[in-house]
Amino acid sequence: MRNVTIKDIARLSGVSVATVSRVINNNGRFSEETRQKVLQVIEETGYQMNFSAKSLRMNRSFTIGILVPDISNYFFADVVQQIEEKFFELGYSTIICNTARNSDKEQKYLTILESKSVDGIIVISGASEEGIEFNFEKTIPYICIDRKPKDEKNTLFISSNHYQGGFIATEKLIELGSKQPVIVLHQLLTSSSKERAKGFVDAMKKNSLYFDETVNQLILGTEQDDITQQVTDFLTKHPETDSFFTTNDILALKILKIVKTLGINIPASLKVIGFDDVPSSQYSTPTLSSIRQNTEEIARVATKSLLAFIDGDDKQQGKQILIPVELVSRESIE
Amino acid sequence: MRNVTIKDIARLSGVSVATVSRVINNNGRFSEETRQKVLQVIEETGYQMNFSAKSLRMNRSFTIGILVPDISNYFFADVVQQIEEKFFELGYSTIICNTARNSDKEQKYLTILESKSVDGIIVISGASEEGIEFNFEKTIPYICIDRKPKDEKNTLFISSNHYQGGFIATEKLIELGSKQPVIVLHQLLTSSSKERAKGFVDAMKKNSLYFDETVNQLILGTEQDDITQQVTDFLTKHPETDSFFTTNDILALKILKIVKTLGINIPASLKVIGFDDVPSSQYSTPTLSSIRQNTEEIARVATKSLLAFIDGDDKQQGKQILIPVELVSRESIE
DNA sequence: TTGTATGCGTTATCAC
DNA sequence: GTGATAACGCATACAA
Repeated sequence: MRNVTIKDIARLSGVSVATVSRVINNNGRFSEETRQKVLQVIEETGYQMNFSAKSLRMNRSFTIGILVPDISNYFFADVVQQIEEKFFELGYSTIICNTARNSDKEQKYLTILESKSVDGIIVISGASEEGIEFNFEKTIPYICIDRKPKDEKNTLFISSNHYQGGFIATEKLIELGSKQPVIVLHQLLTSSSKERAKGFVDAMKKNSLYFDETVNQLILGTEQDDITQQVTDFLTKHPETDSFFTTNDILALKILKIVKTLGINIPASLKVIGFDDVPSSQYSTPTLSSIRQNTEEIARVATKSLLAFIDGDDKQQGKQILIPVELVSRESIE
Repeated sequence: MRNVTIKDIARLSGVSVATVSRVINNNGRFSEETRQKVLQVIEETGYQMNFSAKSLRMNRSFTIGILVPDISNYFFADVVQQIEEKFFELGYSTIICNTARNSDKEQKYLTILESKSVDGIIVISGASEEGIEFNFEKTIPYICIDRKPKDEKNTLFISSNHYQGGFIATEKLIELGSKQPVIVLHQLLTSSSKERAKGFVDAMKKNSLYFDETVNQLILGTEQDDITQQVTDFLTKHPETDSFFTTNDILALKILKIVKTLGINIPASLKVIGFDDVPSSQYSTPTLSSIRQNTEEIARVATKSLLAFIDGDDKQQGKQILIPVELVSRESIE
């Protein structure tokens, strides 16, 4: 059986399509009587609106696109889920675009999203490493999470306060007695990591500790399997190291394992704090302390702002919103 | 500036809209000359097809819907990502519907997906616990992953071979010397867990071990914080227990922690195998052995089958496809 | 090989 | 308060 359309509803309820449309969208005037009748027929027939037609006509799709580098990353998945939830409640569905950190794919997706007349786009983090430009200057409103947009004037930049995260983590380590904290980072830094590092340095400074690039910083090379060697070497060279702040949890978890094999006691001789609070942090031995991003708040602000953009509000454009983070204290420092 | 349409292309290249459409879709006949011309104009103008119009006309949206209970669950995220990737390559985009295990939301999403004329739907696992029916008997092709459909005839059921997983895990434990293996499960069982348990029992039987409900099985109550007590009690009551097979990794990771505090050595005195191979398994101490589902293959089969359905092939309908799993051996048994 | 004309299901602008 | 009807952008049956 063919799908029932507004035309059928009109015929069956003895009114015109125009009236049916008015009733459905509660827009314009009609008598209570016809409203009842139309609604009843709709109920009976199981009529469902055709989104394609509506989108074509209105040039709106009630759909938003979310560009995300890697949906199987816990932090991203969490944010996406919360955004999806909020938009769903408002009658929007979301097209999730997993760019796999591939800027080609990202560009293709942007084209598709435009083709599909999405009403807005949320860009989470970068496709590839930092520095890639976001070649999207069309008319669709978009907001950026954790990625500095190339042209900040057209959009809004939402991000966790990574600086604060680095700062409070480091202060905590110092407060717990660390005299020689070390920040562990990857060679190529995202802008988030840079902020985290800045927080680290400033916290040292504020607590009258001198930041020495050689002593207080461990920069890891790209090769994965080399980490054990690099960490071991570093600790041999700098045995006074008494705490690590890593720019992400995976690094911290690996270090936890390495340090254990070296017979160093955590947290007694060495304290560790990571970043992101991934689920694995709860299952390591010792459990890992970490900086947790407030995904709920990020999602809330992102949703609210994008909706404002869609409604033509451009007051927030060009702004940057920083969401506070919090320290989750576990065995690795307790 | 208004969006450029095929009408504009037609005008600019001096042909009719019909011809433009033919060229774009490479469908019907046209001279090489006009092809060149049209393509050039398209290039110059940056023309982008309007999906809404195309969908309306063709009654297809080149979009598929994925119903998933919880996108922040690693296994689901992994499957979704792989499905998305494969469909993207074929020119489809995917609407991800996070049902949050809420059957109301699931039903609403199904309505929306139908409204949007999606070409197919992939349903991953159940909205809520097992037993909920899938009230979707419209014409849209759909396939089920890890969820037994109510009406099996209209669809295809793809699932990991959970039975095999339980079986090989148990055989491994026995092969490594376990005389009294114990399966750990939650009170309310999903059909997957039931299969895993069946594999456990059969593996014992095959290896001439008698399965005693009291001795070889630990059923956990619903309260989270009670687990420590329950596991401790069980081990006190059954000190001969020399291995655990848990129906999921989270359970296994918790048990790892509990057992360690009891001073029992893993794997020397007690071996543990989990299920799912979540990322945390690599960071626990000891690292956790687990059964890994082949998400890549699940995604591959799901994509292929759904496309076949969409193309009207119904040979596979009513069938069930089991994807083999594999044992990942780590410190908890080595 | 190409063009004309029609309709997909809606909303919105008129007129009544 | 209601009804005709014209778009929206595209694919296609039918003519030429």
